[in-house]
Amino acid sequence: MAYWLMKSEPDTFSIDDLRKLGVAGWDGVRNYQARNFMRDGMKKGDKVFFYHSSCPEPGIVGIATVAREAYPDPTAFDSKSPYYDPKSDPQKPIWMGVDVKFVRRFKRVISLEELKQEPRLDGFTLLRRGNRLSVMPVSEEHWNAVLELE
DNA sequence: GCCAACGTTGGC
DNA sequence: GCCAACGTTGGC
Repeated sequence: MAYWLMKSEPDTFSIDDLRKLGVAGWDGVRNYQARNFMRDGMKKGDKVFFYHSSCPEPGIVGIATVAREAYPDPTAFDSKSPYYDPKSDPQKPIWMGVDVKFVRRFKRVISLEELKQEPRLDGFTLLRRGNRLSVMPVSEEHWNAVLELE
Protein backbone atom coordinates (compact mmCIF):
# COMPACT_ATOMS: atom_id res chain seq x y z
CA MET A 1 0.00 0.00 0.00
CA ALA A 2 1.24 3.47 -0.89
CA TYR A 3 0.72 6.94 0.54
CA TRP A 4 -0.21 10.12 -1.31
CA LEU A 5 -1.11 13.75 -0.83
CA MET A 6 -3.82 15.53 -2.80
CA LYS A 7 -4.42 19.26 -2.81
CA SER A 8 -7.77 20.95 -3.06
CA GLU A 9 -8.98 24.48 -2.57
CA PRO A 10 -11.57 24.21 0.21
CA ASP A 11 -13.76 26.83 -1.52
CA THR A 12 -14.05 24.37 -4.40
CA PHE A 13 -13.94 21.02 -2.59
CA SER A 14 -13.12 20.63 1.10
CA ILE A 15 -12.62 17.69 3.43
CA ASP A 16 -16.10 18.45 4.81
CA ASP A 17 -17.53 18.15 1.32
CA LEU A 18 -15.89 14.74 1.05
CA ARG A 19 -17.23 13.74 4.45
CA LYS A 20 -20.77 14.60 3.33
CA LEU A 21 -20.42 12.66 0.08
CA GLY A 22 -18.51 9.71 1.50
CA VAL A 23 -16.99 8.92 -1.89
CA ALA A 24 -16.17 11.49 -4.57
CA GLY A 25 -14.46 11.64 -7.95
CA TRP A 26 -11.19 13.54 -7.89
CA ASP A 27 -11.63 15.34 -11.19
CA GLY A 28 -10.23 18.43 -12.81
CA VAL A 29 -6.54 17.54 -12.58
CA ARG A 30 -4.93 19.03 -15.68
CA ASN A 31 -1.26 18.42 -15.04
CA TYR A 32 0.49 15.48 -16.65
CA GLN A 33 2.70 14.57 -13.72
CA ALA A 34 -0.22 14.58 -11.30
CA ARG A 35 -2.29 12.57 -13.76
CA ASN A 36 0.48 10.01 -14.11
CA PHE A 37 0.59 9.51 -10.36
CA MET A 38 -3.14 8.82 -10.34
CA ARG A 39 -3.11 6.68 -13.47
CA ASP A 40 0.04 4.66 -12.86
CA GLY A 41 0.54 4.83 -9.12
CA MET A 42 -2.67 4.92 -7.15
CA LYS A 43 -4.16 1.61 -6.10
CA LYS A 44 -7.39 0.90 -4.31
CA GLY A 45 -6.82 1.12 -0.58
CA ASP A 46 -3.89 3.54 -0.78
CA LYS A 47 -4.03 6.25 1.84
CA VAL A 48 -4.23 9.94 0.99
CA PHE A 49 -3.54 13.12 2.94
CA PHE A 50 -6.17 15.72 2.10
CA TYR A 51 -4.49 19.14 1.80
CA HIS A 52 -6.26 22.50 1.74
CA SER A 53 -4.55 25.08 -0.48
CA SER A 54 -5.20 28.74 -1.31
CA CYS A 55 -7.02 29.39 1.96
CA PRO A 56 -6.40 31.21 5.26
CA GLU A 57 -4.62 28.24 6.83
CA PRO A 58 -3.09 25.94 4.22
CA GLY A 59 -2.28 22.50 5.57
CA ILE A 60 -3.17 18.84 5.88
CA VAL A 61 -6.70 18.44 7.20
CA GLY A 62 -7.44 14.73 7.14
CA ILE A 63 -7.20 11.34 5.50
CA ALA A 64 -8.95 9.69 2.58
CA THR A 65 -8.44 6.39 0.80
CA VAL A 66 -8.47 5.45 -2.88
CA ALA A 67 -11.88 3.89 -3.54
CA ARG A 68 -11.60 3.43 -7.31
CA GLU A 69 -8.51 3.35 -9.48
CA ALA A 70 -7.99 5.73 -12.40
CA TYR A 71 -10.67 6.17 -15.06
CA PRO A 72 -11.30 8.89 -17.67
CA ASP A 73 -12.18 12.24 -16.11
CA PRO A 74 -15.75 12.99 -17.27
CA THR A 75 -15.34 16.74 -16.75
CA ALA A 76 -12.87 16.82 -19.65
CA PHE A 77 -15.72 15.90 -22.04
CA ASP A 78 -18.28 18.31 -20.57
CA SER A 79 -18.31 21.58 -22.51
CA LYS A 80 -20.06 23.27 -19.58
CA SER A 81 -17.43 22.23 -17.07
CA PRO A 82 -14.65 24.64 -16.11
CA TYR A 83 -12.32 21.66 -16.61
CA TYR A 84 -13.51 20.99 -20.17
CA ASP A 85 -10.71 20.09 -22.55
CA PRO A 86 -11.77 19.74 -26.19
CA LYS A 87 -8.49 17.97 -26.94
CA SER A 88 -9.52 15.04 -24.74
CA ASP A 89 -11.38 12.61 -27.00
CA PRO A 90 -13.65 10.11 -25.16
CA GLN A 91 -12.18 7.42 -27.44
CA LYS A 92 -8.70 8.41 -26.35
CA PRO A 93 -8.98 10.31 -23.05
CA ILE A 94 -6.13 12.52 -21.94
CA TRP A 95 -7.21 13.17 -18.37
CA MET A 96 -7.88 10.66 -15.64
CA GLY A 97 -9.13 10.80 -12.08
CA VAL A 98 -9.69 8.45 -9.17
CA ASP A 99 -12.44 8.14 -6.59
CA VAL A 100 -11.52 8.87 -3.01
CA LYS A 101 -13.37 7.91 0.17
CA PHE A 102 -13.51 9.89 3.39
CA VAL A 103 -11.63 8.31 6.29
CA ARG A 104 -11.32 11.00 8.91
CA ARG A 105 -10.79 14.67 9.51
CA PHE A 106 -8.01 15.74 11.84
CA LYS A 107 -9.10 17.54 15.00
CA ARG A 108 -7.01 20.48 13.83
CA VAL A 109 -5.24 21.61 10.69
CA ILE A 110 -1.63 20.50 10.51
CA SER A 111 -0.53 23.74 8.92
CA LEU A 112 2.02 24.22 6.19
CA GLU A 113 3.99 26.39 8.60
CA GLU A 114 4.13 23.57 11.13
CA LEU A 115 5.09 21.03 8.47
CA LYS A 116 8.01 23.24 7.44
CA GLN A 117 9.30 23.30 10.98
CA GLU A 118 9.38 19.52 11.45
CA PRO A 119 12.92 18.24 10.82
CA ARG A 120 11.67 14.76 10.01
CA LEU A 121 9.85 16.23 7.01
CA ASP A 122 13.02 17.47 5.32
CA GLY A 123 12.76 16.46 1.67
CA PHE A 124 8.98 16.17 1.70
CA THR A 125 7.82 16.92 -1.87
CA LEU A 126 5.08 19.22 -0.62
CA LEU A 127 7.69 21.48 0.97
CA ARG A 128 9.99 21.66 -2.02
CA ARG A 129 10.48 25.16 -3.26
CA GLY A 130 8.28 25.96 -6.22
CA ASN A 131 6.34 22.74 -5.94
CA ARG A 132 2.95 23.02 -7.60
CA LEU A 133 2.00 19.38 -7.93
CA SER A 134 -1.57 18.73 -6.80
CA VAL A 135 -1.05 14.96 -6.48
CA MET A 136 2.17 13.56 -5.07
CA PRO A 137 3.54 10.45 -3.40
CA VAL A 138 4.41 10.52 0.31
CA SER A 139 7.03 8.22 1.83
CA GLU A 140 6.06 6.05 4.78
CA GLU A 141 8.52 7.96 6.96
CA HIS A 142 6.95 11.30 6.04
CA TRP A 143 3.45 9.90 6.44
CA ASN A 144 4.20 8.74 9.97
CA ALA A 145 5.97 11.96 10.87
CA VAL A 146 2.91 13.98 9.83
CA LEU A 147 0.59 11.74 11.86
CA GLU A 148 2.71 12.28 14.93
CA LEU A 149 2.15 16.03 14.65
CA GLU A 150 -1.60 15.65 14.99
C1' DG B 1 14.32 21.97 -30.98
C1' DC B 2 14.73 26.64 -29.04
C1' DC B 3 12.81 30.07 -26.36
C1' DA B 4 9.85 34.16 -25.47
C1' DA B 5 5.34 35.02 -24.11
C1' DC B 6 1.70 33.70 -21.61
C1' DG B 7 -1.11 31.20 -18.14
C1' DT B 8 -1.51 28.87 -13.66
C1' DT B 9 -0.55 27.63 -8.91
C1' DG B 10 -0.45 28.83 -4.43
C1' DG B 11 1.84 31.13 -0.44
C1' DC B 12 2.01 35.46 1.53
C1' DG C 1 -3.20 41.72 -5.14
C1' DC C 2 1.64 40.44 -5.69
C1' DC C 3 4.89 37.56 -7.49
C1' DA C 4 8.06 33.36 -7.78
C1' DA C 5 8.20 29.24 -10.02
C1' DC C 6 6.75 26.46 -13.16
C1' DG C 7 4.22 24.37 -17.30
C1' DT C 8 2.37 25.19 -21.91
C1' DT C 9 2.06 27.24 -26.36
C1' DG C 10 3.40 28.64 -30.72
C1' DG C 11 6.50 31.12 -33.96
C1' DC C 12 10.61 30.33 -36.15
